[in-house]
Amino acid sequence: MPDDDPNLGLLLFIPYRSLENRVFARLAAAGFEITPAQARVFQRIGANGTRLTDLADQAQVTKQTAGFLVDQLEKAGYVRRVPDPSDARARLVQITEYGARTIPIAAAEIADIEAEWTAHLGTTQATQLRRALTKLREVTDPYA
Amino acid sequence: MPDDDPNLGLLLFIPYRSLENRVFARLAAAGFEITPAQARVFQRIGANGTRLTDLADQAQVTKQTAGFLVDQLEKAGYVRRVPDPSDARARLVQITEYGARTIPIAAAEIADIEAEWTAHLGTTQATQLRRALTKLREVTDPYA
DNA sequence: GGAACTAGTCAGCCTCTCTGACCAAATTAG
DNA sequence: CTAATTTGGTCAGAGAGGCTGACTAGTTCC
Repeated sequence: MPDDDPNLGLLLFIPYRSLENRVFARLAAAGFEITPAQARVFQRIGANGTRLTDLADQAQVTKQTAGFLVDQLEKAGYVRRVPDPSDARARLVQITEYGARTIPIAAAEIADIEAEWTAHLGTTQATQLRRALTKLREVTDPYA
Repeated sequence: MPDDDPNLGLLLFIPYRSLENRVFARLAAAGFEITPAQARVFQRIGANGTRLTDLADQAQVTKQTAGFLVDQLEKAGYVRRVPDPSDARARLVQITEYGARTIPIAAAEIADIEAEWTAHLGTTQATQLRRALTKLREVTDPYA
């Protein structure tokens, strides 16, 4: 993957990393220590809880890895595991009240960043960017 | 970083990962085992070689980590270390003939992917995407 | 020519991720 | 309605990738 001039991979990665760094910095400043790997799982938890296996699939890691990350999130108090009423083997991972407090903080930082980016690009180009990325997802997201 | 509907971070990440996976798969199919971490360093090596410290800065890792990755690349034959004529403390990391063979392979896969994406988006939207990302780089790349 | 800086290595640690082996519950097949 | 298979999840072990801290050896700047 050596360098031409900027290939799309690098162009996508640069702003992604920038955004990610800022969101975690904001969470850390608010006293929430959470790692990128933990967040990738946390993000996928649905309103009523989600099974470990589903989290693993969606985050594209093995269920062992997902389990390991959920253990950490549980220890930190961000999530809990409850029995799945529809299947005695399974348990649902749910976000706790404490864990839910991270959501508006992260959302606020993302909103700030999007506002900055829109200011830099102009409304037209920002809209084009979002539209193009959304469409690109159709051919690049295994979970479209 | 929990879920709204698709925030820009996720939208950027999805195609990035897709591209990365495909490039490494293509390299692996051609017999070149190289990991993403190694590639992030390898990519930054300039035509006449680059110092370890510079590689570390650009890849945004510590020099210890960069050194570790260069060790692996060296063992695999992709790079060599030669003395830096301008500074006896330093050595230049250079791409070997063997390592250079990976470059057109990766470039070919990237070209294929860009062609596919352009086909999916249409030329207009693909151009808009590239232009917006390039401009976004101005405010998100510490190495602009 | 000594003080402060810079290039790189060594050692030790932690996080993330994987593979393989396994158990228990659920589902499907005969 | 049992037996085989599939599925949800855990345990154990290993390896990659990343960090901090401490150190050596050259370089640069007074």
